[in-house]
Amino acid sequence: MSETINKPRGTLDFIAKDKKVYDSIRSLLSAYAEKYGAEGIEIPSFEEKKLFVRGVGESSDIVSKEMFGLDVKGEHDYVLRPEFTAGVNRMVIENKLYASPDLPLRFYYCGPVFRFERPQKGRLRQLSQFGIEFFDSKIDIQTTLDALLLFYRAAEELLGHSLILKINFLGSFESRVKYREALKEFYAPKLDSMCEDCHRRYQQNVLRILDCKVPSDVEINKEAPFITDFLTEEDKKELNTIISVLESLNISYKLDPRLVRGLDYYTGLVFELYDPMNMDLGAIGGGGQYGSLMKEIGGPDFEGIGFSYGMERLLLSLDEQRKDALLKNYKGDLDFFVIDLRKEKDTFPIILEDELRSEGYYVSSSSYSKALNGSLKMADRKNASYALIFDDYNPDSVIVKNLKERSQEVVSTSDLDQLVSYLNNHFKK
RNA sequence: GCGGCUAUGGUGAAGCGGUUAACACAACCGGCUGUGAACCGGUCACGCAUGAGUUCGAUCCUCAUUAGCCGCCCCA
Repeated sequence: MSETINKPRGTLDFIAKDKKVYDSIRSLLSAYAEKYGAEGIEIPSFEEKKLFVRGVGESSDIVSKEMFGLDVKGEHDYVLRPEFTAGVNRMVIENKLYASPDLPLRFYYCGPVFRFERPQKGRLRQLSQFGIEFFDSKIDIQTTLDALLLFYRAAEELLGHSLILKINFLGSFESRVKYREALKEFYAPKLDSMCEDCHRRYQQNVLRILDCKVPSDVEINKEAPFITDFLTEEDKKELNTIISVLESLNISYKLDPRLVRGLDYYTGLVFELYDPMNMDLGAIGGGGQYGSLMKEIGGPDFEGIGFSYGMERLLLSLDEQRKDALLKNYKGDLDFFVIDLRKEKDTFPIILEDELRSEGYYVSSSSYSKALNGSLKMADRKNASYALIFDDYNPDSVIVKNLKERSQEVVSTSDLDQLVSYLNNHFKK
C-alpha cells in the first residue's frame, strides 16, 4: 500500500466553489483598486532576506524566525516573501519608478505570502494577500484618504455590510521616539509586577505591551500614556481632517489609541478592519503609512502608504448567500453537454465540440461509461443549458435537448457547418 | 517555538479488546419510461490518519509521527 502524501501544514487546496469565489473576490478588489487609479503589478515570490530584515526594523530578529528561508547554493540568502510592502518598495527603487512625473504612484497586487507560524483558522503558512501601495515624495492627505477609503469601501462592497474600522495615528518618527521613551518611563517602576512576555517586550518593542492579554497588565495599560498626547500640531491637524472626512461620509470608525501595527516602519496613520459578524477571525486587513522604509532599503526619500487584506479571511467572512451573489456574474456555466451513447463511437462529437468552443461556447462532455440517466444528472449539476445526445436510435443525427425547458428535437449531423449554424441560430443567448 | 483537544468511505457520522465496521446523504448500476423529480431494487471502507508496540487477538490500549482545531508567542 502506498504512502499517502498530504499537503504541507498550513496550506490549502482551493477547489470548485471556493476557487470560483476566490477568483471573484480577486477580480472585484482589482476592479475597485482600478477605480482609484491603481495599476496591477506582479513581483517575485522570493527575495533577498535582507530586504525584509532591514525593512522590518528593530523587532527583526523575531520576525526573521517566522520567515521561510530557502536553502540555496551561492551567496544569496533568499526567503519566501512574508509580505508585499518591502518587495513593492524594492520594485519602485530598482525600476526607478520614483522618477515618474506622475506622482503619486498607485499599485495593487494579489498573491501568496509565506510565514512560518503555527497554523490556526484564518492563519496559514501560505496565505494570499490583496493589497495596495501608494508612493510619493510626501504622502499628502488626499493620497492618505484615497488609500483609507479604498481600504474600507472595497471590503464593504465585497461583504455587503458595514465594517469596523479602527484607526490610530502614530505620528512622525520623532513623535514615535518620544512616545516610546514615555512608555518605558511609565512601565519601568511597574515592570516587576508584569508578565514575562512583557519583560521581553519592554526590551524588544515596548509598544507591544499595550496588546498584552494578561488581566493585571491590562489594568496597568489603562493608565499608560496615549500616543495622541505626543503628536505634533501638524499631526493632530491631519488626524482631525481624516476623522472629519470619515464622519461626513458616514463611515463609522473607532479611534483606538492602543492600535499598534506590528512593524516599526509605520508612521502616521495606521488602520485595521474587522467584520462585526466574524470578530473571532481577527483583522481581515490592515495597513498604514510609512515614512522611511524606501530610504532604509537604499531608495530615495519617498513615503508610502499601503494596506493588505487576507484573502482567506475574506473568504471565511462570506456566508453562502453572499458567495452565490458574487458568483452571479461568474462565466463558466456550460452551454452544451455532450452525451455519446452509441455502441460504435466516432469522432464527430469531438469535432463538433471543438467547433462550438471556437464559436465561443462552453462545452463539456460525459464519460462514455456513464448511463443516460447519470449523464443527464451530471449535466444538471453542471448547470448546462443544452445536452447533445448521440445514440443508435437516431443515426446520423443528434438529439438537442433543452435542459431548462425539458424539450428536445432531432437534428441531422450530415453537415457540420449546417449543424453549427442551426445551434447558433436557435441557442444564441 | 510552548500547552490543550481531535483524526473512522466522497460527505455527516455510529461503534466495540474478538468473526460481515451501523445508519443517512451523495455517487454509480438497474426498474418504472433508453430522458434529469419521486418511488423501488442493487453496488459502494482489502479499511477505522501514518508507523511501531502491548495482546492469543486492536479501529478501540501505549508510544512516536503527520495533520486539523483552540489558547500562548508573534501577527509584516
